[in-house]
Amino acid sequence: MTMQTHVSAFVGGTGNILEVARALRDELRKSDRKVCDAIISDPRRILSSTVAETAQLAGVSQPTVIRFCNAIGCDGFQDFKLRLAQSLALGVPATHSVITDADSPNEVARKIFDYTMTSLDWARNRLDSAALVRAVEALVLAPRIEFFGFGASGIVAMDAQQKFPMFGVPCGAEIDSHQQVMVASLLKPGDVAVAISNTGTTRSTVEVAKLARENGATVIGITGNEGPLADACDIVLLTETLENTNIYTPTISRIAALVVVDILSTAVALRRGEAHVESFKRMKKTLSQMRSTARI
Amino acid sequence: MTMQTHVSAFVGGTGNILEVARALRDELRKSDRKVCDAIISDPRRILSSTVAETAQLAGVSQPTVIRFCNAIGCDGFQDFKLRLAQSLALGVPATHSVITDADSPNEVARKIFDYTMTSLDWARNRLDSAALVRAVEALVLAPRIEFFGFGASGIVAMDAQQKFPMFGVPCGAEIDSHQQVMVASLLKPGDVAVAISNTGTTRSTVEVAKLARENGATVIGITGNEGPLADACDIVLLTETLENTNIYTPTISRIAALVVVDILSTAVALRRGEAHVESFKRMKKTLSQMRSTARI
DNA sequence: GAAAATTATGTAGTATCAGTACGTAGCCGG
DNA sequence: CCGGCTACGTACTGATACTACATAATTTTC
Repeated sequence: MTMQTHVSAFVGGTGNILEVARALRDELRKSDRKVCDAIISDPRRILSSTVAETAQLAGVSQPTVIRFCNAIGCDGFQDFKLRLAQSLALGVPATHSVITDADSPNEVARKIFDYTMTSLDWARNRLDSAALVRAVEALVLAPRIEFFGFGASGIVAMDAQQKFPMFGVPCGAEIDSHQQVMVASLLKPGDVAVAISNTGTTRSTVEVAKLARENGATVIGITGNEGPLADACDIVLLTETLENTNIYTPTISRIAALVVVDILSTAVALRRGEAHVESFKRMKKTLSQMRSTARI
Repeated sequence: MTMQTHVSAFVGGTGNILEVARALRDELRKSDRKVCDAIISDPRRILSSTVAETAQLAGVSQPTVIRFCNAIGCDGFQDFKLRLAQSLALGVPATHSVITDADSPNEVARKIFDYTMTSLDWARNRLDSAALVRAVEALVLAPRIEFFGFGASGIVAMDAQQKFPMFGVPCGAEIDSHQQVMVASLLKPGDVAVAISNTGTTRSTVEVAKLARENGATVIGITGNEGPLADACDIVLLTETLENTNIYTPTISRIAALVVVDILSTAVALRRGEAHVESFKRMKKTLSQMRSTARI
């Protein structure tokens, strides 16, 4: 069995090819590794390069470049360039764009945008579709929905609560631990509790989830990691994001969580059908009138 | 002057090529339009096609395909495919993935992710870098920072407030209009007020911004549109997003605003230097200890 | 520790494909 | 109806990705 077949066997068709290349770097042939390094050190340059130029950059022969492409699961150099372009559209992955104190505000902006978009792509590819369907199902049937979260996750909970017109039923968001316990205690079978925690380990959130479950409510967890919270939920929506390699890198998981909330609210609104949609349209219109003010 | 030079003149090097193609469709030559339609109707297919195949799909000759590529500002077919790949990495742009009631939760998820990422890319390309630098400057020097916002923008304000350890000074977030007026009245020269409004027209936010400015505070506006709020601010951070074509499409601007807040807080933290970084590290560590709980 | 087998890498060649020069057909104004 | 211009397709060329093969390096086995 050759190296090529071995490697490409466990490389999926999708996914960030630059991440793949970086991950597989150490298992590659010596010359392939040179190519890999050349690409990682300046991916954008490769986009506008031919095989010959890439080979020269890496200090290897042209076929080696092709072999490298095959080794990481691409179908030739062209295919590789296309996938590389897709990776770069999301920005250079985070691991290679660590924020340092030497960065100007604009460099920080670029890196954070890159990081956010790459992470969202990551989360998208990992979101459990079956769990999503079940979550929507539970929310559509719920006579009442409560959101729980602390800190940054509390922000997400409040954001979700503001979308209650889309959910179509009374929604609450508790960010105080005492309130959380009280509300969770009052939940009934059929009600849905959405427990949000980026870390997946926040103690009181886990306890509230358990409490809600004991009372018969369906508990949906939105979390960035496997862990205690995931164990305590009926339905787990894992919003996995790239690893947080640097203390400056802001917590991306809350943004992924917000997107998940968007998805849930939209999917639920759709399921509630036309009648509900009409009233929602009216609401949105009224709100925009309320907000707007004449230009001075 | 030929059509080509005319068009490519106002097409930037970056930006979503699929959006560009769609925007320019009507100004194109008859045959080029055929190519454009073929591409828009199935962009992914083009990625794996040669010039000949594309020509056949569109029902035109091969050079016409090349001419089309040049017409929309690309440097040949290869360059076009690369850019197309980048566009598709962000997902098929929103205008072509309108959410309908027939969509399954997973289709909704895909579309919302696509839409969010495309919009973030959009916002990134449009963010005013000079304004960003000035905003960071003002925040670094501020002895006090206040965030103002209503509704969804209120969520953003609270999120920003939670980042006060990074800003390094007392931060407040007001989401009640009376509170907002009170706090804004008490601001002093040098203080920074950050007024957030997705629409850019929220009346009370505009008034608070004016009030803060009258008191000598520097007012930074984070808004999705030009408008009254932008006019009332010293520094405007425009987080332009794609047009909201559909009532189901969730408000993306709040996510763009959150990313901007991430950028501001990170850039400010970097500028505050090492000493401050240390205390921030400690804080983060303590917090994670507080949060964590043993696996049951 | 040496020879054989296997893998890794470069050389030379080929088929394909993008891009170009040119010629003809359609279109408009005079 | 006829010159001037633009739009489009045909035929061709240059370049580029990919393949077949030979040699060098490395590991394996006795």
